[in-house]
Amino acid sequence: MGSDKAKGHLDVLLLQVLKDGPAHGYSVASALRQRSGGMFDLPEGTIYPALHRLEEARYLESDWELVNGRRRKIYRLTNSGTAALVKERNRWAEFVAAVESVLTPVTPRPA
Amino acid sequence: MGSDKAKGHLDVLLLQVLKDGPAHGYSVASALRQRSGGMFDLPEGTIYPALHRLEEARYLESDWELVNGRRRKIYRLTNSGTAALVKERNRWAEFVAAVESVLTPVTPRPA
DNA sequence: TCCCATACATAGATACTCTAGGTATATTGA
DNA sequence: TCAATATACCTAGAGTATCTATGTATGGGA
Repeated sequence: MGSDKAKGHLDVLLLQVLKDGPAHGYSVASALRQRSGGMFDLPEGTIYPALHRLEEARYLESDWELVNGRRRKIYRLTNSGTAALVKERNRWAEFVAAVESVLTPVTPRPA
Repeated sequence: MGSDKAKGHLDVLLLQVLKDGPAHGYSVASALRQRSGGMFDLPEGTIYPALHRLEEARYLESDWELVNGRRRKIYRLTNSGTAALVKERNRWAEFVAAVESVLTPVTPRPA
């Protein structure tokens, strides 16, 4: 069983973290881990390709930085990325609502 | 982009529908479609293999029925399936909480 | 008679995330 | 000094879940 912790919602999570400020991949992973209370402890093999994909899609832009001899690739949200985030958040809300409506048994006959 | 509408949460949805009463595959699909407001309009190639898998896992049991010349495979939840449902619902709740905690920007300093 | 809804099934394709491997530098502590 | 750990990046291939496409068969309505 591969974990698949983000279950198809990785993009919203990444976009949201970057919305709160530019960051590099490693720190995005840390932020995600902390903010989710450890639930989203995603491996680098998940994070980096995802960031590449989002940059490819023009939702992110990046620049290389050199800090203490270590190179970092700083990502920031584009306008397009901000729009995508809004859309993805809406999709998330709709998804939750749909699942909840299935999980909540219909009251058969209100008194 | 394949839809992947249930995004890793298919099992809870199926178990919950069956929790509300025994049903056959086709009607489970209809119930899911109706109860989700059309969001979970899952193809048969998703529903049937999933039900087989859940039966294989002993979460479901089934019997064949013949109604108006049409055969139906009626599934019902086992005790084990009920327990799995509870567990899955908890996992769902935790998942939602984790995503929400990422999507909700931290209040920097409460007044 | 033809089409649509009902009702089941499965093989192979697709897509997303993970595993596992690789490179390299800085820091800590034994 | 040397090893281990944390930082920081990367990718190929594996695995898994769901979908696409296709097949069978019956009943009912136009």
